[in-house]
Amino acid sequence: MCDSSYDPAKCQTVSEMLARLGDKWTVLVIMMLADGPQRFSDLKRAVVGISQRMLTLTLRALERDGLVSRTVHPTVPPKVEYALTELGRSFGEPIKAMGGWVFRNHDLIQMARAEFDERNPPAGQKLVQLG
Amino acid sequence: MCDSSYDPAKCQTVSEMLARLGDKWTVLVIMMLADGPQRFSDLKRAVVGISQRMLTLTLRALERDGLVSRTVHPTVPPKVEYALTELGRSFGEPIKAMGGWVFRNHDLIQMARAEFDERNPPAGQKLVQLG
DNA sequence: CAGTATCCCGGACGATACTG
DNA sequence: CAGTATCGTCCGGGATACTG
Repeated sequence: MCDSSYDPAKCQTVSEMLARLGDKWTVLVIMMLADGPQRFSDLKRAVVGISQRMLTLTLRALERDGLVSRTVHPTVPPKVEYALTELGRSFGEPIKAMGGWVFRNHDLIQMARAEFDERNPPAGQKLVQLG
Repeated sequence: MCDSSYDPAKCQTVSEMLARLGDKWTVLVIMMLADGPQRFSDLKRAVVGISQRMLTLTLRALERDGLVSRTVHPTVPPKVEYALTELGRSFGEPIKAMGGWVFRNHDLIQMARAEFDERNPPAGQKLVQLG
């Protein structure tokens, strides 16, 4: 990926986007917006557990990267609508690729984890086995 | 992705894998291992800037998820080899999908950022414009 | 309603030292 | 060599209060 036609700048962008995807809220917000434009308060309500602060920061980051558009309706009270841009919608592809892979391999992953946790005692505990 | 055939457990695994991908080192380690099995110290040297601690933690996490295998050669001094499993190699697909998307849209992203940063003053600074 | 500002805590991570 | 243990720092992010 970053091996062929190596471009440090682009590789850094890859890291940045991965880091963004990796945070707790971004994907959830994108998924909500995939259903269509949403107001700030709608998102706040839909994305359970997100704080006002984090919703703002998440949306700002997505807006900055051009994945989300922000349109202010100068009414009173204010009304701000967020929507996925064309770029934002196309971003669904790689996300779906990730999601698809996990779904296909979910059982293998869980089995691997169970096996690992069995081999590696979860915490300091005596192996009570036959005494 | 998580909309159709909704399964909370699988969706959580998706989040977990995304979070893993999002951290600073995981992808770099996977890319190194894509070239073939590597010893601990080789990885340490190859992944510039990673601490011993973080390399260990990263490898443990990947091992637990079944993406990486760890084989100890009981020699002296010790020799431990890490390698991608079949599952680990298949994980390259969605990663490549992400990377491909970013590469294709790199310029759009950069332009969006530049535009955003122009509209939104980077920090509190006077707009020195025509005085 | 849709934010921004401030405070504050827990966890992530680097640095360092020690061990089989 | 390949770790584990311990310590200290930094900052991500939640809670709360205030504003246009």
